[in-house]
Amino acid sequence: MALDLGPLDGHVGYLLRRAQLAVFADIGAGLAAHAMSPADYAVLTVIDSNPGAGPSQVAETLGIQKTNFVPLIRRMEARGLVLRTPSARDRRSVDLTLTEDGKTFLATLHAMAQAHVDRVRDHLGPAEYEALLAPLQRLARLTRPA
Amino acid sequence: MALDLGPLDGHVGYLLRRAQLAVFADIGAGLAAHAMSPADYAVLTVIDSNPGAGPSQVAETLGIQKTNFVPLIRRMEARGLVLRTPSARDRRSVDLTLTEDGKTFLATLHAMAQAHVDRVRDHLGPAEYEALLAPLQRLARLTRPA
DNA sequence: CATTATTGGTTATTTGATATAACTATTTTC
DNA sequence: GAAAATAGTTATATCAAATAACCAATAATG
Repeated sequence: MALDLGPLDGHVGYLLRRAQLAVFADIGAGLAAHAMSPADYAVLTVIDSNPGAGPSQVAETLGIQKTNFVPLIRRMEARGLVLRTPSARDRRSVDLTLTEDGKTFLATLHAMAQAHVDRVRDHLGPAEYEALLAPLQRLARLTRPA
Repeated sequence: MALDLGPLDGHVGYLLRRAQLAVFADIGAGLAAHAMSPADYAVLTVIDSNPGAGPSQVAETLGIQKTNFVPLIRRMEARGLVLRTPSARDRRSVDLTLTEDGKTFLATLHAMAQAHVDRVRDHLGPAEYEALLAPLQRLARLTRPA
């Protein structure tokens, strides 16, 4: 049924896109069961690793535009997962931290995500999986977020 | 300036997304100079490799929904790159082929895309680049387009 | 130190990609 | 020959991401 992809099936860009969609379909479904998007999950993770950081820093780190970050972080706050407290140093700024609930919740998300990652590694085999990570990291670092 | 990504920076899904965005930013800019999207380019490529195939087949092959395929293929037709001729076998169906202009144009796009791919390979080095392709292909084939 | 430029956060709005529902004409299946 | 499936289409909804403009506070500068 499927046609020949032609030159496309050796094309890094195309393969990256398809691989990303396949992996996200898998992980995304698990996150969706907890009413979370991949972006939501990434934000919680970064806040957990950098407690007290501000919205701009978190957004820039993840390549999210700060203007699009606002509704996302407000959702997390409304769900009681994130605390937005006025910064002591800079009166313009806001310190982001996870609540206790946020930390607990994130732990279960990490466990779930790890299960999905394990499935990917099992599918590829450990060697190919390891061989995949290094080049991906190199490419990922090319991104120059605004 | 950038914060710690925490567990994220070893996460396949996250790395795939960032790597894909980085590569697409590069290739996408080149395509955009010709008023083409990555999807446009993919469609022309598949039609070139499968002359006479119908919209549904091409769309399914690329994981594009057939309903979203319509405006795309109409743009290509309007630009004189693609020919939509009524199918002989099935009166519901349409045969897609590239025009001569379409073939010429696609050749220049291929050349440009190859230059971008070369830059990616140079950035990673040949060994890592090769090591990247195989697992990506395996993952990409997981996609089960409607 | 007074003015200017920059930064952190925000709102409102637009664009673009993708998904859903519904319909017609034809072909296939039973 | 009736019912089900398929090819193509239209119209519409949804959702992520980009753009423009703004305020308050801080940093830079002359």
